[in-house]
Amino acid sequence: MQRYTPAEIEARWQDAWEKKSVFKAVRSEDKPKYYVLEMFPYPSGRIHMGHVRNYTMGDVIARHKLATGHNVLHPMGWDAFGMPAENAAMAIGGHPKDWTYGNIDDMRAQMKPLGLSIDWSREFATCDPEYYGQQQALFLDMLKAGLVYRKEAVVNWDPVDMTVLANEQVIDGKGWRSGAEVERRALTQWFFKISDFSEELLEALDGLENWPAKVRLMQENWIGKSRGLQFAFSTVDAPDGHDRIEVYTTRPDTLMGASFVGISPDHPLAKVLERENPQIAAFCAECRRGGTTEEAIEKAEKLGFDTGIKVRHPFDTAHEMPVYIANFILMDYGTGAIFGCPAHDQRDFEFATKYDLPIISTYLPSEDADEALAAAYVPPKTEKVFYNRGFAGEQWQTGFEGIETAIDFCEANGVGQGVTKYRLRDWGLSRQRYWGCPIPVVHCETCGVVPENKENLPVELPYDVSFDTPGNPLDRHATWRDTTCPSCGGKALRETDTMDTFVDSSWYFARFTAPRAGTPTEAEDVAYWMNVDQYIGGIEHAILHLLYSRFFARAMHITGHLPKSAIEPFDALFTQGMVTHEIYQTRDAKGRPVYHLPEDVTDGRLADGTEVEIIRSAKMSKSKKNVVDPVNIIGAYGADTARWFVLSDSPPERDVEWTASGAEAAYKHLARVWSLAERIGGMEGAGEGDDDLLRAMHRTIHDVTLGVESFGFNAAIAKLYAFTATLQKSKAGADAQKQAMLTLAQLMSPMTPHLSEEIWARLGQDGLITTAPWPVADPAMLVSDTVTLPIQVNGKRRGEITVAADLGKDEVERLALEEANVARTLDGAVPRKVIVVPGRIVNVVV
RNA sequence: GCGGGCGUGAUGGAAUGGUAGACAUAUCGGACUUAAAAUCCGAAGGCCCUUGUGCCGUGUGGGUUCGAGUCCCACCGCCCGUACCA
Repeated sequence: MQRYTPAEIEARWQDAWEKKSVFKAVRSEDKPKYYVLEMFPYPSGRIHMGHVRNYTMGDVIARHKLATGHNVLHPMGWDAFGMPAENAAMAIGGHPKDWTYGNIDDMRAQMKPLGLSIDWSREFATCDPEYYGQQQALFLDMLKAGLVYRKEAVVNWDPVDMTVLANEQVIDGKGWRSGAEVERRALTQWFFKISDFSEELLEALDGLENWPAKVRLMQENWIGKSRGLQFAFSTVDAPDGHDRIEVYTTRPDTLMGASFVGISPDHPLAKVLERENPQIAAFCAECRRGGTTEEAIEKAEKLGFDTGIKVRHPFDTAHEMPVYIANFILMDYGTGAIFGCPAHDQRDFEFATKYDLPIISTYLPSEDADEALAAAYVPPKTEKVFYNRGFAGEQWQTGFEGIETAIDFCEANGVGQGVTKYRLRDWGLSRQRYWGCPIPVVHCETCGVVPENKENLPVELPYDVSFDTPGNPLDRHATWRDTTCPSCGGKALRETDTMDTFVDSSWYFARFTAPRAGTPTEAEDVAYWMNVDQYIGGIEHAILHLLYSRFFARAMHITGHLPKSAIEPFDALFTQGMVTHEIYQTRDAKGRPVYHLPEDVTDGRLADGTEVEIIRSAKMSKSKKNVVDPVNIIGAYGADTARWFVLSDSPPERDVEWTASGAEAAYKHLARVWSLAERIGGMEGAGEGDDDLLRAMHRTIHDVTLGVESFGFNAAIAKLYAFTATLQKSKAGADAQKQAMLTLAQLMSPMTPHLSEEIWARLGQDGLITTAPWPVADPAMLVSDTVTLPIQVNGKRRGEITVAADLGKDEVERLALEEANVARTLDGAVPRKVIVVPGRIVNVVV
């Protein structure tokens, strides 16, 4: 009997698949198409277990679809632009381009031994001029269609390094290299008009039935549609041109409780005051310290500055209230100004308490509640609540039923108008960095901003740049930067900002349908291959990447690069969990943590005997060293073992913890299947229990198929374990056992394709198991004559009966009550009710 | 802060509102072996000197239901996202 030798088997079958081009996707009308895509990787240089899990899941789907007669497109590429390449250039020298392409070569070499059913002929990297040149063409079309514009936006500015920082480079409000306090600074930047599509992107979520409900909900909340009242306060003693302050509120029903007005430090009025008053200038400067993330802004201590300006309440002009500049008000949302109602909003309550502002309660939680509240009472928006205070007419005395009636009332009294707003902001795409797609425009001294001519694309990145000083090398590259105007031929400067890498990943799925086309897409290819039938990736992309892609698909339709049918590019989405591992830690002399690689730890100790502290399992990361290199695992056990393990232990949407024992167990199981196949291959003659074995086989076909089709990979694998045990114990004849073994190999083939091919061949089958038709369960073999029903008394299990599957309810009830332990439990008591769920359970209620 | 998710034996997890713990790991016992490894077979949620088809048990507290791990409300803990990480 031959041993299981994955290294030899796997290389041989990968070779066979390649020779026969089984995974090459070619348009064909005689089979239904199926496009399966996993989010493409960033070429960091090493594949990690997260990649293995992600691509194995996609591979299971792709291989199953291939076996069920589909024309499958399963491509792979590289999301290759981005900061890490520049960071590497700064840290270790070298060039981002060389670093990136070197990494791609390394990662491809690490990925190929996994035996994924990928059409490698379609591979591309987003940093290929061939790709980003088409992206520039797309940008120019979008510019022409009015989908792109320029405006000011704030960035993180490092005043020491004199450079823009990414959020990631801001640590506790300080620059990661200089350690200097980061400032917010405004720059003119390019924006995509995604906000024009707010309503459409929101409404279309309903149609995405095969997306996880939580992702749709997250997108819905992100778009953040709200209905409210926009109106103006008239000011007292304000500078010229600011006799009104426009505010937006989603709670106009609390307007009677207003006690102050707050404006953003970036509000036009604040900017005027800043120029006149040094104290205000200092306060605004204080507000502009720290990072630009929403989290940092929201978590910062709420600060306000009394401008001395007053406003009049629109319903009670005698009531004047102060205008504060406040750091928590965003210029980007609403009008950049709010009214504060401390009694009915927790944040306003805290602000009012801090600055000793009146807290005017207009609602009370209940009729008999005490008016002095310890915290804000936030009345429900839709219910009528007890109204406490009013001074401007009957309506305020009785309260409102819902926000809409409050808006109607305000409109009728000439105070503002109802408006719909969205939280979604336009997408700023400018990055002040080298390693990205150049924005294809020039700045002409006479013509202003001029798009580059399409025949000059791609605007290619220059290679001769240096990273020895902070900032964007393109800014310093005179011969690249200085150019002539495509319009007038005069002196001009190239735009030196590059595009956000999210742009690259917002249309790559469409490019895979015709990766070498001389236009961004090819009409026939997108018509045939789009949409992506199954998209798979991490939950961390639930909002930005997926929303941007949905926007881009619409923009590409408008500019003629995608058909209308592809404006929702991903028919089905699956968000998979991460691969985690325990963290091993010791402490150095100063008590700082020192991390250790899993391969250096045996039984909780290092090689020198030092005991390590085991910290809760977390996402594998270089910094925590809790990384297991797939290359080592494939080397030790083979790809099939790695594939089997990442699918087996946890449901795919949840995190899976990598354990050495789990990997070992997966290997042992595959070796067991191997020797079982060897034994069965040599069997001859008849036996006993053929029918039982074949029934179990059909049940397994049914369960595994269902599991594979519904992302229940872990459950499918559990069924395969169970069936392997059944087959191992079976005394059935040679024919039945061989049939069962071949079926087992087929059912395993999406997960362990190499082992399955080898078994298929060794048991004398012609052709590839990869292209053999998927087994179908015979419904007649799935039904059983009898059924065992548990019997509960008052919800507690007291016994069971085995009855004919089609026995009537009355008869089942009679037999249930006669069951010995049930009768004993009842002890003569007469059941009040007996619930019989056919084929499931009986519950006797006493 | 805000938005979303998750929480079940020693461990990973299974369970269309219907027998909680499938399957696997670790553990323990047995077979084989001079011995060990490998392999094969088996036990196993907790409790009790009541061993009973007994009681308790799916983060905590409440609720809906004949019946709740599953649905609803509140709380606790952890994870993801938060617009320049990809």
